[in-house]
Amino acid sequence: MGRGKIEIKRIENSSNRQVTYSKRRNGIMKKAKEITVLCDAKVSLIIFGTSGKMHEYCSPSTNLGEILDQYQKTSGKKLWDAKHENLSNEIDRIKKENDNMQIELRHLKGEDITSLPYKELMAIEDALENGLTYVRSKQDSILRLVFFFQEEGKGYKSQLFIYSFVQMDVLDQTWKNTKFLEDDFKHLSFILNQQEMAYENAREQMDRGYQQAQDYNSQMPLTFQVQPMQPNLQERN
Amino acid sequence: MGRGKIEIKRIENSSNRQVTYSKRRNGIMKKAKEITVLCDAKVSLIIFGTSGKMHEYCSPSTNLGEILDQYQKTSGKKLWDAKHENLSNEIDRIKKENDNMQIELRHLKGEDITSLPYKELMAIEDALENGLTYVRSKQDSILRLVFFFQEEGKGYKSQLFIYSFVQMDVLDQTWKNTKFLEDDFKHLSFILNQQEMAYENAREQMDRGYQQAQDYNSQMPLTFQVQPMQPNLQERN
DNA sequence: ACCTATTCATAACG
DNA sequence: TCGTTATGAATAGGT
Repeated sequence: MGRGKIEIKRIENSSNRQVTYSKRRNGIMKKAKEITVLCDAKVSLIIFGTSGKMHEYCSPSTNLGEILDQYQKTSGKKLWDAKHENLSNEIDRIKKENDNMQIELRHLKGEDITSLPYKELMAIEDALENGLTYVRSKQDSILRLVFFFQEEGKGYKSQLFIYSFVQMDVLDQTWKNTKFLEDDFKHLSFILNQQEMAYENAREQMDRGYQQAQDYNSQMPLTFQVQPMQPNLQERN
Repeated sequence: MGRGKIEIKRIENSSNRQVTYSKRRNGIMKKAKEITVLCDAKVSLIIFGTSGKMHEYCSPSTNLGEILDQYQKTSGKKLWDAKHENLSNEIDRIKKENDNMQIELRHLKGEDITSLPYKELMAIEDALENGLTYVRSKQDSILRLVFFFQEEGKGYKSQLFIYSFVQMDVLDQTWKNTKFLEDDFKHLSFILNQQEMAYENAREQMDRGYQQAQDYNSQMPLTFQVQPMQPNLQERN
Protein backbone atom coordinates (compact mmCIF):
# COMPACT_ATOMS: atom_id res chain seq x y z
CA MET A 1 0.00 0.00 0.00
CA GLY A 2 1.85 2.90 -1.22
CA ARG A 3 3.78 3.71 -4.30
CA GLY A 4 5.66 0.52 -4.01
CA LYS A 5 5.64 -2.61 -1.93
CA ILE A 6 8.07 -2.65 1.00
CA GLU A 7 9.65 -5.49 2.84
CA ILE A 8 8.75 -5.79 6.50
CA LYS A 9 12.15 -5.15 7.95
CA ARG A 10 13.76 -2.27 9.74
CA ILE A 11 13.77 0.91 7.66
CA GLU A 12 17.37 1.96 7.60
CA ASN A 13 16.80 5.52 6.40
CA SER A 14 16.22 7.36 9.63
CA SER A 15 13.90 10.04 8.35
CA ASN A 16 11.92 7.57 6.29
CA ARG A 17 11.63 5.45 9.41
CA GLN A 18 10.43 8.37 11.46
CA VAL A 19 7.83 9.30 8.86
CA THR A 20 6.60 5.77 8.48
CA TYR A 21 6.47 5.40 12.25
CA SER A 22 4.31 8.46 12.56
CA LYS A 23 1.95 7.45 9.80
CA ARG A 24 1.57 3.86 10.86
CA ARG A 25 1.22 4.79 14.49
CA ASN A 26 -1.74 6.95 13.62
CA GLY A 27 -3.08 4.14 11.50
CA ILE A 28 -2.95 1.68 14.35
CA MET A 29 -4.48 4.14 16.76
CA LYS A 30 -7.34 4.71 14.39
CA LYS A 31 -7.83 0.99 13.93
CA ALA A 32 -7.81 0.50 17.66
CA LYS A 33 -10.48 3.12 18.15
CA GLU A 34 -12.53 1.64 15.34
CA ILE A 35 -12.48 -1.89 16.70
CA THR A 36 -13.59 -0.72 20.11
CA VAL A 37 -16.53 1.09 18.59
CA LEU A 38 -17.46 -1.47 15.97
CA CYS A 39 -17.05 -4.57 18.08
CA ASP A 40 -17.40 -3.56 21.75
CA ALA A 41 -13.81 -4.53 22.37
CA LYS A 42 -11.59 -3.37 25.18
CA VAL A 43 -8.24 -2.30 23.86
CA SER A 44 -5.05 -1.07 25.39
CA LEU A 45 -2.35 0.09 23.04
CA ILE A 46 0.94 1.54 24.14
CA ILE A 47 3.63 2.51 21.68
CA PHE A 48 7.13 3.81 22.28
CA GLY A 49 9.10 5.19 19.36
CA THR A 50 12.89 5.14 19.25
CA SER A 51 12.92 8.65 20.65
CA GLY A 52 11.27 7.35 23.83
CA LYS A 53 8.12 9.30 23.24
CA MET A 54 5.01 7.43 24.22
CA HIS A 55 1.65 7.16 22.57
CA GLU A 56 -1.25 5.44 24.17
CA TYR A 57 -4.77 4.42 23.47
CA CYS A 58 -7.25 2.84 25.82
CA SER A 59 -10.90 2.08 25.21
CA PRO A 60 -13.06 4.75 26.78
CA SER A 61 -15.25 2.15 28.50
CA THR A 62 -12.41 1.13 30.78
CA ASN A 63 -8.91 2.07 31.90
CA LEU A 64 -5.47 0.61 31.79
CA GLY A 65 -5.56 -0.64 35.37
CA GLU A 66 -8.71 -2.58 34.78
CA ILE A 67 -7.39 -4.05 31.57
CA LEU A 68 -4.19 -5.10 33.26
CA ASP A 69 -6.16 -6.72 36.06
CA GLN A 70 -8.13 -8.64 33.52
CA TYR A 71 -4.91 -9.43 31.71
CA GLN A 72 -3.50 -11.04 34.84
CA LYS A 73 -6.65 -12.95 35.55
CA THR A 74 -6.98 -14.22 32.02
CA SER A 75 -3.37 -14.97 31.27
CA GLY A 76 -2.32 -16.02 34.75
CA LYS A 77 0.86 -14.02 34.27
CA LYS A 78 1.75 -11.77 37.14
CA LEU A 79 2.62 -8.19 36.39
CA TRP A 80 3.32 -6.71 39.80
CA ASP A 81 4.38 -9.85 41.51
CA ALA A 82 6.54 -9.20 44.49
CA LYS A 83 5.28 -5.95 45.99
CA HIS A 84 1.66 -6.60 45.38
CA GLU A 85 1.70 -10.14 46.59
CA ASN A 86 3.58 -9.26 49.73
CA LEU A 87 0.97 -6.69 50.58
CA SER A 88 -1.84 -9.08 49.81
CA ASN A 89 -0.25 -11.70 52.00
CA GLU A 90 0.16 -9.24 54.83
CA ILE A 91 -3.47 -8.27 54.50
CA ASP A 92 -4.47 -11.89 54.71
CA ARG A 93 -2.24 -12.43 57.71
CA ILE A 94 -3.56 -9.41 59.56
CA LYS A 95 -7.13 -10.26 58.70
CA LYS A 96 -6.65 -13.70 60.16
CA GLU A 97 -5.15 -12.20 63.30
CA ASN A 98 -8.09 -9.87 63.36
CA ASP A 99 -10.60 -12.67 63.10
CA ASN A 100 -8.93 -14.60 65.87
CA MET A 101 -9.03 -11.61 68.18
CA GLN A 102 -12.62 -10.97 67.29
CA ILE A 103 -13.46 -14.55 68.15
CA GLU A 104 -11.58 -14.27 71.42
CA LEU A 105 -13.39 -11.05 72.22
CA ARG A 106 -16.75 -12.59 71.45
CA HIS A 107 -15.90 -15.54 73.63
CA LEU A 108 -14.88 -13.30 76.49
CA LYS A 109 -18.20 -11.55 76.08
CA GLY A 110 -19.95 -14.88 76.25
CA GLU A 111 -21.00 -14.98 72.60
CA ASP A 112 -20.64 -17.97 70.28
CA ILE A 113 -19.53 -20.28 73.05
CA THR A 114 -22.14 -22.94 72.44
CA SER A 115 -19.89 -25.23 70.46
CA LEU A 116 -16.80 -24.67 72.55
CA PRO A 117 -14.90 -27.52 74.21
CA TYR A 118 -15.25 -27.50 77.94
CA LYS A 119 -11.54 -27.02 78.38
CA GLU A 120 -11.70 -23.73 76.51
CA LEU A 121 -14.72 -22.65 78.49
CA MET A 122 -12.67 -23.16 81.61
CA ALA A 123 -9.82 -21.13 80.14
CA ILE A 124 -12.21 -18.34 79.24
CA GLU A 125 -13.68 -18.39 82.70
CA ASP A 126 -10.21 -18.18 84.18
CA ALA A 127 -9.33 -15.27 81.93
CA LEU A 128 -12.52 -13.46 82.89
CA GLU A 129 -11.95 -14.03 86.58
CA ASN A 130 -8.37 -12.86 86.23
CA GLY A 131 -9.51 -9.76 84.43
CA LEU A 132 -12.09 -9.07 87.10
CA THR A 133 -9.45 -9.44 89.77
CA TYR A 134 -7.18 -6.95 88.06
CA VAL A 135 -9.95 -4.51 87.28
CA ARG A 136 -11.28 -4.61 90.80
CA SER A 137 -7.84 -4.20 92.29
CA LYS A 138 -7.52 -1.14 90.04
CA GLN A 139 -10.82 0.12 91.33
CA ASP A 140 -9.52 -0.49 94.82
CA SER A 141 -6.52 1.64 94.10
CA ILE A 142 -8.77 4.51 93.19
CA LEU A 143 -10.57 4.17 96.45
CA ARG A 144 -7.27 3.98 98.19
CA LEU A 145 -6.19 7.21 96.57
CA VAL A 146 -9.33 8.78 97.90
CA PHE A 147 -8.41 7.37 101.22
CA PHE A 148 -5.06 9.08 100.87
CA PHE A 149 -6.85 12.36 100.48
CA GLN A 150 -8.84 11.61 103.52
CA GLU A 151 -5.69 11.56 105.52
CA GLU A 152 -4.98 15.08 104.46
CA GLY A 153 -8.51 15.94 105.44
CA LYS A 154 -9.74 16.43 108.88
CA GLY A 155 -10.11 13.01 110.41
CA TYR A 156 -12.89 10.54 110.57
CA LYS A 157 -15.89 12.65 109.77
CA SER A 158 -14.12 14.13 106.78
CA GLN A 159 -13.80 10.66 105.45
CA LEU A 160 -17.52 10.28 105.38
CA PHE A 161 -17.97 13.37 103.34
CA ILE A 162 -15.23 12.47 100.96
CA TYR A 163 -16.79 9.12 100.46
CA SER A 164 -20.08 10.72 99.78
CA PHE A 165 -18.44 12.98 97.27
CA VAL A 166 -16.79 10.04 95.61
CA GLN A 167 -20.01 8.18 95.41
CA MET A 168 -21.94 10.95 93.76
CA ASP A 169 -19.42 12.43 91.42
CA VAL A 170 -16.02 10.85 91.05
CA LEU A 171 -17.19 7.32 90.53
CA ASP A 172 -18.98 8.48 87.43
CA GLN A 173 -16.12 10.67 86.24
CA THR A 174 -12.73 10.03 84.78
CA TRP A 175 -9.51 9.32 86.52
CA LYS A 176 -8.59 12.84 85.59
CA ASN A 177 -11.25 14.08 87.91
CA THR A 178 -9.55 12.32 90.73
CA LYS A 179 -6.46 14.30 89.80
CA PHE A 180 -8.63 17.38 89.84
CA LEU A 181 -9.55 16.53 93.37
CA GLU A 182 -5.89 16.63 94.24
CA ASP A 183 -5.27 20.00 92.60
CA ASP A 184 -8.35 21.58 94.02
CA PHE A 185 -7.94 20.13 97.42
CA LYS A 186 -8.14 23.48 99.13
CA HIS A 187 -11.57 24.12 97.75
CA LEU A 188 -12.65 20.70 98.81
CA SER A 189 -11.25 21.29 102.24
CA PHE A 190 -13.23 24.48 102.57
CA ILE A 191 -16.45 22.74 101.71
CA LEU A 192 -15.53 19.93 104.02
CA ASN A 193 -15.02 22.28 106.90
CA GLN A 194 -18.45 23.72 106.48
CA GLN A 195 -20.01 20.32 106.11
CA GLU A 196 -18.07 19.13 109.12
CA MET A 197 -19.44 21.83 111.28
CA ALA A 198 -22.95 21.02 110.25
CA TYR A 199 -22.25 17.36 110.81
CA GLU A 200 -20.71 18.03 114.17
CA ASN A 201 -23.85 19.76 115.28
CA ALA A 202 -26.01 16.96 114.00
CA ARG A 203 -23.92 14.36 115.80
CA GLU A 204 -23.93 16.21 119.05
CA GLN A 205 -27.66 16.33 118.87
CA MET A 206 -27.73 12.67 117.98
CA ASP A 207 -25.34 11.73 120.78
CA ARG A 208 -27.46 13.63 123.25
CA GLY A 209 -30.68 12.12 121.92
CA TYR A 210 -29.73 8.50 121.26
CA GLN A 211 -26.20 8.12 122.68
CA GLN A 212 -25.43 5.70 119.86
CA ALA A 213 -21.78 5.69 118.86
CA GLN A 214 -22.22 4.06 115.53
CA ASP A 215 -19.54 3.20 113.05
CA TYR A 216 -20.41 5.58 110.27
CA ASN A 217 -18.28 3.64 107.95
CA SER A 218 -20.70 0.75 108.11
CA GLN A 219 -23.54 2.90 106.86
CA MET A 220 -22.02 3.10 103.43
CA PRO A 221 -22.32 0.51 100.67
CA LEU A 222 -19.73 -2.20 100.98
CA THR A 223 -17.54 -1.06 98.10
CA PHE A 224 -17.05 2.36 99.64
CA GLN A 225 -15.97 1.20 103.01
CA VAL A 226 -12.45 2.03 104.06
CA GLN A 227 -9.94 -0.43 102.73
CA PRO A 228 -6.86 -1.39 104.69
CA MET A 229 -3.85 0.65 103.79
CA GLN A 230 -1.69 -0.93 101.10
CA PRO A 231 2.12 -1.19 101.30
CA ASN A 232 2.75 1.10 98.35
CA LEU A 233 0.61 3.76 99.93
CA GLN A 234 2.43 3.49 103.17
CA GLU A 235 5.68 3.98 101.29
CA ARG A 236 4.39 7.34 100.18
CA ASN A 237 4.39 8.67 103.71
CA MET B 1 -12.59 -0.81 2.56
CA GLY B 2 -14.62 -3.74 1.60
CA ARG B 3 -17.61 -4.23 -0.56
CA GLY B 4 -19.11 -1.11 0.87
CA LYS B 5 -18.18 1.70 3.17
CA ILE B 6 -19.34 1.28 6.78
CA GLU B 7 -20.01 3.77 9.49
CA ILE B 8 -17.81 3.56 12.53
CA LYS B 9 -20.47 2.61 15.05
CA ARG B 10 -21.33 -0.53 16.89
CA ILE B 11 -22.20 -3.39 14.54
CA GLU B 12 -25.59 -4.55 15.73
CA ASN B 13 -25.63 -7.87 13.93
CA SER B 14 -23.90 -10.13 16.38
CA SER B 15 -22.28 -12.52 13.95
CA ASN B 16 -21.13 -9.74 11.67
CA ARG B 17 -19.65 -8.07 14.70
CA GLN B 18 -17.85 -11.23 15.67
CA VAL B 19 -16.42 -11.68 12.16
CA THR B 20 -15.33 -8.10 11.89
CA TYR B 21 -13.78 -8.30 15.33
CA SER B 22 -11.75 -11.29 14.36
CA LYS B 23 -10.55 -9.81 11.08
CA ARG B 24 -9.75 -6.40 12.42
CA ARG B 25 -8.06 -7.82 15.45
CA ASN B 26 -5.73 -9.75 13.16
CA GLY B 27 -5.24 -6.63 11.14
CA ILE B 28 -4.20 -4.58 14.13
CA MET B 29 -1.95 -7.32 15.37
CA LYS B 30 -0.26 -7.45 12.02
CA LYS B 31 0.15 -3.69 11.94
CA ALA B 32 1.58 -3.73 15.42
CA LYS B 33 4.14 -6.33 14.46
CA GLU B 34 4.99 -4.41 11.34
CA ILE B 35 5.57 -1.13 13.09
CA THR B 36 7.86 -2.72 15.63
CA VAL B 37 9.94 -4.23 12.86
CA LEU B 38 9.89 -1.32 10.46
CA CYS B 39 10.42 1.44 12.97
CA ASP B 40 12.09 -0.10 16.03
CA ALA B 41 9.05 0.70 18.11
CA LYS B 42 8.04 -0.92 21.35
CA VAL B 43 4.41 -1.88 21.29
CA SER B 44 2.04 -3.42 23.77
CA LEU B 45 -1.38 -4.30 22.51
CA ILE B 46 -4.02 -5.99 24.61
CA ILE B 47 -7.49 -6.68 23.28
CA PHE B 48 -10.49 -8.17 25.01
CA GLY B 49 -13.48 -9.20 22.94
CA THR B 50 -17.00 -9.25 24.33
CA SER B 51 -16.57 -12.93 25.14
CA GLY B 52 -13.79 -12.01 27.54
CA LYS B 53 -11.16 -13.79 25.51
CA MET B 54 -7.88 -11.97 25.43
CA HIS B 55 -5.43 -11.34 22.63
CA GLU B 56 -2.10 -9.78 23.20
CA TYR B 57 0.86 -8.54 21.34
CA CYS B 58 4.10 -7.27 22.74
CA SER B 59 7.24 -6.34 20.87
CA PRO B 60 9.76 -9.15 21.06
CA SER B 61 12.52 -6.78 22.16
CA THR B 62 10.81 -6.15 25.47
CA ASN B 63 7.97 -7.33 27.73
CA LEU B 64 4.81 -5.97 29.21
CA GLY B 65 6.33 -5.24 32.61
CA GLU B 66 9.08 -3.15 31.10
CA ILE B 67 6.64 -1.29 28.90
CA LEU B 68 4.41 -0.55 31.87
CA ASP B 69 7.39 0.68 33.87
CA GLN B 70 8.26 2.99 31.04
CA TYR B 71 4.60 3.96 30.77
CA GLN B 72 4.57 5.12 34.37
CA LYS B 73 7.83 6.97 34.05
CA THR B 74 6.83 8.71 30.87
CA SER B 75 3.23 9.51 31.67
CA GLY B 76 3.62 10.09 35.38
CA LYS B 77 0.43 8.13 35.88
CA LYS B 78 0.55 5.52 38.58
CA LEU B 79 -0.60 2.10 37.61
CA TRP B 80 -0.05 -0.35 40.38
CA ASP B 81 1.13 2.26 42.79
CA ALA B 82 -2.46 3.33 43.07
CA LYS B 83 -3.46 -0.23 43.85
CA HIS B 84 -0.44 -0.47 45.98
CA GLU B 85 -1.57 2.53 47.91
CA ASN B 86 -5.04 1.16 48.28
CA LEU B 87 -3.63 -2.01 49.73
CA SER B 88 -1.40 -0.04 52.04
CA ASN B 89 -4.36 1.98 53.21
CA GLU B 90 -6.34 -1.15 53.85
CA ILE B 91 -3.45 -2.55 55.81
CA ASP B 92 -3.37 0.59 57.91
CA ARG B 93 -7.11 0.42 58.48
CA ILE B 94 -7.03 -3.21 59.50
CA LYS B 95 -4.00 -2.66 61.69
CA LYS B 96 -5.82 0.09 63.51
CA GLU B 97 -8.82 -2.15 64.01
CA ASN B 98 -6.40 -4.76 65.20
CA ASP B 99 -4.81 -2.44 67.71
CA ASN B 100 -8.15 -1.42 69.10
CA MET B 101 -9.16 -5.01 69.59
CA GLN B 102 -5.82 -5.79 71.15
CA ILE B 103 -6.29 -2.95 73.58
CA GLU B 104 -9.78 -4.12 74.41
CA LEU B 105 -8.51 -7.63 74.91
CA ARG B 106 -5.71 -6.44 77.17
CA HIS B 107 -8.19 -4.41 79.17
CA LEU B 108 -10.47 -7.38 79.56
CA LYS B 109 -7.47 -9.32 80.76
CA GLY B 110 -6.75 -6.58 83.26
CA GLU B 111 -3.62 -5.29 81.55
CA ASP B 112 -2.82 -1.63 80.86
CA ILE B 113 -5.77 -0.37 82.84
CA THR B 114 -3.77 1.94 85.06
CA SER B 115 -4.59 5.11 83.17
CA LEU B 116 -8.17 4.21 82.41
CA PRO B 117 -11.07 6.48 83.40
CA TYR B 118 -13.15 5.02 86.14
CA LYS B 119 -16.19 4.93 83.91
CA GLU B 120 -14.42 2.65 81.49
CA LEU B 121 -13.20 0.46 84.30
CA MET B 122 -16.81 0.02 85.30
CA ALA B 123 -17.74 -0.85 81.74
CA ILE B 124 -14.96 -3.40 81.56
CA GLU B 125 -16.05 -4.88 84.85
CA ASP B 126 -19.59 -5.14 83.56
CA ALA B 127 -18.40 -6.81 80.38
CA LEU B 128 -16.34 -9.29 82.34
CA GLU B 129 -19.21 -10.10 84.68
CA ASN B 130 -21.52 -10.50 81.74
CA GLY B 131 -19.07 -12.84 80.06
CA LEU B 132 -18.71 -14.85 83.24
CA THR B 133 -22.47 -15.14 83.50
CA TYR B 134 -22.73 -16.45 79.97
CA VAL B 135 -19.79 -18.80 80.30
CA ARG B 136 -21.02 -20.19 83.58
CA SER B 137 -24.54 -20.64 82.26
CA LYS B 138 -22.94 -22.61 79.44
CA GLN B 139 -21.04 -24.68 81.95
CA ASP B 140 -24.26 -25.16 83.86
CA SER B 141 -25.90 -26.57 80.81
CA ILE B 142 -23.15 -29.16 80.56
CA LEU B 143 -23.60 -30.11 84.18
CA ARG B 144 -27.32 -30.30 83.67
CA LEU B 145 -26.87 -32.68 80.80
CA VAL B 146 -24.78 -34.83 83.08
CA PHE B 147 -27.51 -34.59 85.65
CA PHE B 148 -29.92 -35.88 83.03
CA PHE B 149 -27.75 -38.95 82.66
CA GLN B 150 -27.79 -39.43 86.34
CA GLU B 151 -31.50 -39.88 86.25
CA GLU B 152 -31.08 -42.77 83.90
CA GLY B 153 -28.43 -44.12 86.27
CA LYS B 154 -29.02 -45.85 89.51
CA GLY B 155 -29.95 -43.20 92.02
CA TYR B 156 -27.94 -41.21 94.46
CA LYS B 157 -24.71 -43.15 94.63
CA SER B 158 -24.54 -43.24 90.87
CA GLN B 159 -24.67 -39.53 90.87
CA LEU B 160 -21.55 -39.33 92.90
CA PHE B 161 -19.67 -41.49 90.51
CA ILE B 162 -20.89 -39.62 87.54
CA TYR B 163 -19.77 -36.42 89.10
CA SER B 164 -16.44 -37.96 89.78
CA PHE B 165 -16.26 -39.08 86.20
CA VAL B 166 -17.15 -35.65 85.01
CA GLN B 167 -14.61 -34.07 87.19
CA MET B 168 -11.76 -36.25 86.05
CA ASP B 169 -12.47 -36.71 82.40
CA VAL B 170 -15.33 -34.85 80.82
CA LEU B 171 -14.45 -31.49 82.24
CA ASP B 172 -11.18 -31.75 80.42
CA GLN B 173 -12.73 -32.98 77.19
CA THR B 174 -14.82 -31.46 74.49
CA TRP B 175 -18.51 -31.06 74.33
CA LYS B 176 -18.43 -33.81 71.78
CA ASN B 177 -17.24 -36.17 74.44
CA THR B 178 -20.34 -35.42 76.42
CA LYS B 179 -22.29 -36.49 73.38
CA PHE B 180 -20.18 -39.62 73.32
CA LEU B 181 -21.31 -40.27 76.88
CA GLU B 182 -24.87 -40.26 75.66
CA ASP B 183 -24.22 -42.70 72.85
CA ASP B 184 -22.18 -45.05 74.96
CA PHE B 185 -24.39 -44.95 77.99
CA LYS B 186 -24.52 -48.67 78.35
CA HIS B 187 -20.80 -48.90 78.78
CA LEU B 188 -20.89 -46.14 81.31
CA SER B 189 -23.64 -47.89 83.20
CA PHE B 190 -21.58 -51.02 83.38
CA ILE B 191 -18.64 -49.21 84.86
CA LEU B 192 -20.95 -47.42 87.24
CA ASN B 193 -22.38 -50.65 88.49
CA GLN B 194 -18.94 -51.91 89.35
CA GLN B 195 -17.98 -48.68 90.97
CA GLU B 196 -21.22 -48.65 92.88
CA MET B 197 -20.57 -52.01 94.37
CA ALA B 198 -17.12 -50.96 95.49
CA TYR B 199 -18.56 -47.76 96.85
CA GLU B 200 -21.33 -49.59 98.63
CA ASN B 201 -18.78 -51.69 100.44
CA ALA B 202 -16.76 -48.68 101.33
CA ARG B 203 -19.77 -46.84 102.69
CA GLU B 204 -20.93 -49.78 104.77
CA GLN B 205 -17.52 -49.89 106.34
CA MET B 206 -17.64 -46.17 106.87
CA ASP B 207 -21.14 -46.32 108.35
CA ARG B 208 -20.04 -49.05 110.71
CA GLY B 209 -16.86 -47.24 111.66
CA TYR B 210 -17.99 -43.66 111.97
CA GLN B 211 -21.79 -43.76 111.62
CA GLN B 212 -21.60 -40.47 109.81
CA ALA B 213 -24.44 -39.97 107.34
CA GLN B 214 -22.91 -37.20 105.41
CA ASP B 215 -24.32 -35.43 102.40
CA TYR B 216 -21.91 -36.71 99.77
CA ASN B 217 -22.93 -33.95 97.50
CA SER B 218 -21.39 -31.43 99.84
CA GLN B 219 -18.02 -33.12 99.58
CA MET B 220 -17.63 -31.93 96.03
CA PRO B 221 -16.45 -28.54 94.89
CA LEU B 222 -19.26 -26.06 94.76
CA THR B 223 -19.49 -25.93 91.00
CA PHE B 224 -20.11 -29.64 90.74
CA GLN B 225 -22.92 -29.84 93.19
CA VAL B 226 -26.31 -30.90 91.93
CA GLN B 227 -28.20 -28.04 90.37
CA PRO B 228 -31.96 -27.72 90.62
CA MET B 229 -33.76 -29.20 87.66
CA GLN B 230 -34.40 -26.72 84.88
CA PRO B 231 -37.79 -26.29 83.20
CA ASN B 232 -36.55 -27.47 79.82
CA LEU B 233 -35.17 -30.62 81.37
CA GLN B 234 -38.42 -31.39 83.09
CA GLU B 235 -40.16 -31.06 79.77
CA ARG B 236 -38.05 -33.90 78.50
CA ASN B 237 -39.68 -36.36 80.83
C1' DA C 1 2.55 18.60 5.31
C1' DC C 2 0.28 17.26 1.17
C1' DC C 3 -0.43 14.26 -2.91
C1' DT C 4 -1.32 10.11 -5.28
C1' DA C 5 -0.18 5.71 -7.24
C1' DT C 6 -0.24 1.54 -5.25
C1' DT C 7 -0.82 -1.94 -1.97
C1' DC C 8 -3.52 -3.62 1.76
C1' DA C 9 -7.45 -4.55 4.75
C1' DT C 10 -11.78 -5.93 4.93
C1' DA C 11 -17.28 -5.95 4.25
C1' DA C 12 -20.30 -8.62 2.08
C1' DC C 13 -21.37 -12.81 0.33
C1' DG C 14 -21.10 -17.83 -0.79
C1' DT D 1 -15.29 -20.88 10.30
C1' DC D 2 -13.18 -20.30 5.69
C1' DG D 3 -12.44 -18.40 0.87
C1' DT D 4 -13.40 -14.91 -2.58
C1' DT D 5 -13.65 -10.40 -4.28
C1' DA D 6 -15.02 -5.72 -4.98
C1' DT D 7 -14.07 -1.72 -2.68
C1' DG D 8 -12.47 1.70 0.49
C1' DA D 9 -8.49 2.68 3.50
C1' DA D 10 -3.72 3.03 4.47
C1' DT D 11 0.45 4.47 3.20
C1' DA D 12 5.34 4.76 0.51
C1' DG D 13 7.57 7.76 -1.91
C1' DG D 14 7.85 12.02 -4.03
C1' DT D 15 7.19 17.16 -3.79
